[in-house]
Amino acid sequence: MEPIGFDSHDHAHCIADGIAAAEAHCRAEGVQMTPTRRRVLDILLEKQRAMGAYEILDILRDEGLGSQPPVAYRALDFLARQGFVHRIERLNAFIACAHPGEDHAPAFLICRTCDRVAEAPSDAQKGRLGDAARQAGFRIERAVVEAVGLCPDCQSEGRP
Amino acid sequence: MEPIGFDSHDHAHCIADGIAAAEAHCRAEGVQMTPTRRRVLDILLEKQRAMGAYEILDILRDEGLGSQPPVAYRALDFLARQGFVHRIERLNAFIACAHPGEDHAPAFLICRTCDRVAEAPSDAQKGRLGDAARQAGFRIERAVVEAVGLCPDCQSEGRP
DNA sequence: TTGATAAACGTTATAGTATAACATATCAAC
DNA sequence: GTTGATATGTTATACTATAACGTTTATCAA
Repeated sequence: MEPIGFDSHDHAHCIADGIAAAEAHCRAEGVQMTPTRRRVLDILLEKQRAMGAYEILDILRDEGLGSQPPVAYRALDFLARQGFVHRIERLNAFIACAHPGEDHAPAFLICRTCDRVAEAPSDAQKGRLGDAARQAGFRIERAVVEAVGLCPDCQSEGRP
Repeated sequence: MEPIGFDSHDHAHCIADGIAAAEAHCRAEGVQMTPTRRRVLDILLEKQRAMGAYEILDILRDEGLGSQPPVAYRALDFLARQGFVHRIERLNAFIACAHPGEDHAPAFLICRTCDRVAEAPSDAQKGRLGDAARQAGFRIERAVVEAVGLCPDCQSEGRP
């Protein structure tokens, strides 16, 4: 898994991959990829950035796919449960998974000036956090790792 | 730095230490520890758990120290800037720092059943996250590391 | 097919979290 | 004491999220 996210890439391809992986996963798991859910995933894949639930809802509303908050939150909850999108706690926002189909525990690199987000590999059980948890007798089930800082572009623009 | 937090300890002592360390820091830095700020820190040290801003505000209101949300948020912002309290993104809540006076980048172990929080050592620059960030050209300034799972007590009660 | 069950949706209402903005007051240094 | 910075009081509002309930749609076994 590469810590891509601030570099450019074949974006049409990654949208198609994301949708395809999600469709396949849904068939395999016997869960439903409904039009609204598909569109929300599509929006997040397309924008390739963290988006708030209400920002997504605005698009759904324009397209006649729903107008009330639960519409967006339900779709996002589903997509997050299936692992197609990740929630960024720091931003109260959601982003499409950069590694669909892979089992992974992501960490995020969040640029504080442009708000772009990159997904990096992580493993809470390994490393110092895992050691500390074991020492405390704590059983880690899920870890939120969100690093805030400056992405390469914003560094080169000389932001403080 | 010990990953304490789920064990028992001399709590009166740790309240006194926390306040004392904060007072000293404020004198050294030339910033003001006002009554409301002191009381908010005191509340968080006393409860030794993550508390929401509005829960803290309720206490301040009862004591005549303020009644509007900005009162609590301002005090919490100040205390967090000075490093006396940490914000737990996952819970939209705040907790007193367990290691006042030490320069540290904390990680948190959050029990999903009892919501107790332990503070553990961390170092975003080291380990795999730091490697990934360097590889991506990302400059980490601050890292939010929040592990969700089961604390020792809730494990021994056989919670699933 | 049909009936039973679960899953998803539409909608209303409301809860919970956070900050903008502006007037007033206090502090600290000269 | 004046001044500039810092802190407070207050109103209003923005933003984020979910409870609750009735209806519809999908799934699957009989």
